[in-house]
Amino acid sequence: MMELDQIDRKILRVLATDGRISNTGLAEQVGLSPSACLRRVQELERRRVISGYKAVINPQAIGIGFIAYVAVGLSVHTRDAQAAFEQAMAAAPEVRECHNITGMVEYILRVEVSDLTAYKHFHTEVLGTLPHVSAITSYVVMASPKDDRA
Amino acid sequence: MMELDQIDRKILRVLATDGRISNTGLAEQVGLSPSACLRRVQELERRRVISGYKAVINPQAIGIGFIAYVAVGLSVHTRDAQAAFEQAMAAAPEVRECHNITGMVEYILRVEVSDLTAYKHFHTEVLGTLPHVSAITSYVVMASPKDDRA
DNA sequence: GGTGAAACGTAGGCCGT
DNA sequence: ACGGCCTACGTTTCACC
Repeated sequence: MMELDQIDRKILRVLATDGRISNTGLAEQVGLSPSACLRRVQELERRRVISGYKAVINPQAIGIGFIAYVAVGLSVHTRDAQAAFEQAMAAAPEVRECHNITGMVEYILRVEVSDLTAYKHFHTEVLGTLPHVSAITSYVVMASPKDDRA
Repeated sequence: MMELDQIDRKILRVLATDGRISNTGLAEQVGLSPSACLRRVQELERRRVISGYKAVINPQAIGIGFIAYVAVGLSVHTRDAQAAFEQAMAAAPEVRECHNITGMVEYILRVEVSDLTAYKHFHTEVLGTLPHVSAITSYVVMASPKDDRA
């Protein structure tokens, strides 16, 4: 994996903040001509240093009123049991993130739903019906004083 | 807050996936003329339904080799103690997310650093030196089978 | 919401270092 | 290998219908 120089880092910093800036604006900010800048951006995309661009959507505006982190433990630790759980998480739209972690439980999820009723449904009908799920602990998000990945 | 119609939702769905699609391409996908589409996007931005655009950066490419979720408990629950902790998290570049949660501890953090050595430094020199921090539990991310917010 | 036109940005060939 | 210049082409943006 080729090294990134200072200009590449600055390009990433700017695009991480404003992913829709025009190439000419970006070129100006990093001190390159538009064509040189574009070639760097394209190379960063080709190398998957930049893997995509996303609009940041305000969750409240689309009816998300309940967010929780959920620690999930499995009672069986085979590859198959983990794969089945991960497939179920991939298929659940309420699950925005599923991380396999070290510690007393295997997974931490980020779940986003409209309200507590929808969360109860997810908790009992989705998580509760999966095989080998042995522990579910919910941590309801009251506020996010910092969320750089939003 | 004005309602979003089906076209607005489709615009959001497309932009959440490809934040750098051209307005003409977006207009085509949602079945509007470019000008009508642009007016809707601008209105969504003005209303902060769309709060920004970001490039998705591959953490490994920028030297992030250690990611952890960290549960933090405070021994004092005053407004001032919480505000001080939240300010320290806002100032720490390793902390990408800080959520105030219900449950046995007050906060859950997402921390991204280069390696275990850098994490140890963060753990002892940053978290360890803050007042009123009474419990720190680290959950190291081994894999993220799903991460829609990446 | 659509049309049209001017201003602006993109993308790639070409040349210099 | 990398940056700058040029230019044809595509896109954005806005007054107007």
